[in-house]
Amino acid sequence: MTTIMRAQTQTQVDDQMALLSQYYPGIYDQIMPEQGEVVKPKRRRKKNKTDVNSTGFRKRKLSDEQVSLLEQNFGDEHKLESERKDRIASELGLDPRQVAVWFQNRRARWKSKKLEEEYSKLKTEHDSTVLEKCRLETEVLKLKEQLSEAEKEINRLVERSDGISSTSPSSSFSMEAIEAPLFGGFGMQGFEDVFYLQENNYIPGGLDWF
DNA sequence: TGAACTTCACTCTTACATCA
DNA sequence: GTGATGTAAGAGTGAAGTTC
Repeated sequence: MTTIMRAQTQTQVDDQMALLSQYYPGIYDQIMPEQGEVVKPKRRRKKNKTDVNSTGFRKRKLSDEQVSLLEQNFGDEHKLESERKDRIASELGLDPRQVAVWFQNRRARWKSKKLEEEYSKLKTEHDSTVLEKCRLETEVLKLKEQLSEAEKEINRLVERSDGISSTSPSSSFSMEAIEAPLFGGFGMQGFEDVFYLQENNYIPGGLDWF
């Protein structure tokens, strides 16, 4: 720990001891048993059911009205300047320290809630993307099947054509001649007579891209 | 450079709700 | 009714940043 840190810590300890004496006289007495005797406070406070605040009541929840006004102020601005803190504190009859703590906790809760919302949003987006991926993969499989069927049909037609005109000059017709345009770029030039296409090019059951 | 102050993350404690 | 458990809220602590 640096010298600064030590100094700051000591300052904080002093402030905290002042507050402690105000809010938790019992504990304060335990750690400051005698005048002049310096007893460092323990790292963690230990509270018990006898903890009381300066008004004699056990420290507890802020009233609905207090919370409502604090919420209202938090809605206006999440940061809390000194002047504003003091004003709110006096309006609500609270210690400025309480107002500061409330804002601090409120900011933490707000941040936590925001993170939760962001996570939820991202999860929804992720889920729908995964769903879309599945849909597209299914579509690809379907299209592959259709392509395979189309290839088989082409082979059948080519074989039939070979059988009919085995002696004609056009017997040199082969799959090599059609594979390039068909599989290279889904070209269908010269096959208008092989496939019957409806006016709108729609083929029931798929092959929409034809 | 150091003191004073603020903010933040982490933690503890307490009150309260729910359930077996 | 009661003890166990979970949760929200108030508050303490230390580190780091900012301002003067």
